[in-house]
Amino acid sequence: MVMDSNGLQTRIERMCIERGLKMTGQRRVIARVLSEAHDHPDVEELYRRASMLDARISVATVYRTVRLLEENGILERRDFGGSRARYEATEEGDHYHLIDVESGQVVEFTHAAHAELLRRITAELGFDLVSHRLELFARRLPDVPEEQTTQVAQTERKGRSRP
Amino acid sequence: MVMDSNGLQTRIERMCIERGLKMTGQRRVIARVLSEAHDHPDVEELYRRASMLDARISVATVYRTVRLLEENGILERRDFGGSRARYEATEEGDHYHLIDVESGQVVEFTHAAHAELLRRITAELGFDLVSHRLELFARRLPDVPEEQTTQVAQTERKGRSRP
DNA sequence: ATACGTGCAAACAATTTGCGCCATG
DNA sequence: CATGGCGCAAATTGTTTGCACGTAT
Repeated sequence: MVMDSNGLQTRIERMCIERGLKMTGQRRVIARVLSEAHDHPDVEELYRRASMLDARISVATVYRTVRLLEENGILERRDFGGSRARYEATEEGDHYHLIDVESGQVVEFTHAAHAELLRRITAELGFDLVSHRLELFARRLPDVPEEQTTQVAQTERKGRSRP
Repeated sequence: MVMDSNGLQTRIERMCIERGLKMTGQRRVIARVLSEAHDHPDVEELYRRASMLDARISVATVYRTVRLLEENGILERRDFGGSRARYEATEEGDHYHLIDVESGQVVEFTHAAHAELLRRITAELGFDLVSHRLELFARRLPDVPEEQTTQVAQTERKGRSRP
């Protein structure tokens, strides 16, 4: 399954080096876990995955690393309604999340017009948009014929949720 | 809005009764605090305000009440980036929040076109929109030449608590 | 060499809960 | 007058931190 890990730098590791972050063994492992994650894991899950690659990593280090990466713009923290923060690698181009209220599955999507609209609204309120957050909570429709209008990228789900 | 505080029921208290919730003294007090609040207080702040009206209320009760009200659709929980949850009475008509990243001030606004856009996007993804969350984090512009294009309803306020 | 990262456990902060007592419907 | 709420403090949960030691640059 996982193949591209034999010595090659992950994208995130590369970004760390670019920013002059000290690359320790545990950071390399966490970077790899994050690069290979195409979902939105929370710290506990990251810890679990990292531990499988190297058992001598502590949760504290995961917390510290995740914070460091976030401060350096490499990671982004998300809140999908559960009690813990979830993370995903920073990508180019805004994308949003739609959370299936039934399964917890997260669907990513982009929508340029929307981003533009937000910028306009913000300006009209007399502000300059720094960042924004948008989450849609929705229920899957029984059946819908595809109608390519919006580009969609799917992501796996994880964990529980609890309002 | 605020109707009265002498002997009249507040809007929230009325909603509680409608839903058959037992009205205790503390719930009445909390309902009143919430009805009179036009900002987005967190539990600690609600507790502070409630305590001024009736000193024998405990934080635990505020937490319990706030949860109860949220479960009954009377209150909505918000997350504006701080560490604690903030609350506001459920209103008709979606409105959004813009948080001034410098002062923490919250500006509310509505934008029908935006709500409609979200519904369309959701449908295109094969879902039915249940609810959504949007927060803009922005910085105030030095100078604002007015030019009304979007209908904007401001309901700003924010409170660094300090009696 | 030396500043910085790490593990561990204790410390924290926000929120929840168990348990007798009390009030509401 | 029975059920459900309340206060209090102890318990949980997610996250942070102090300290002594280890390691990347």
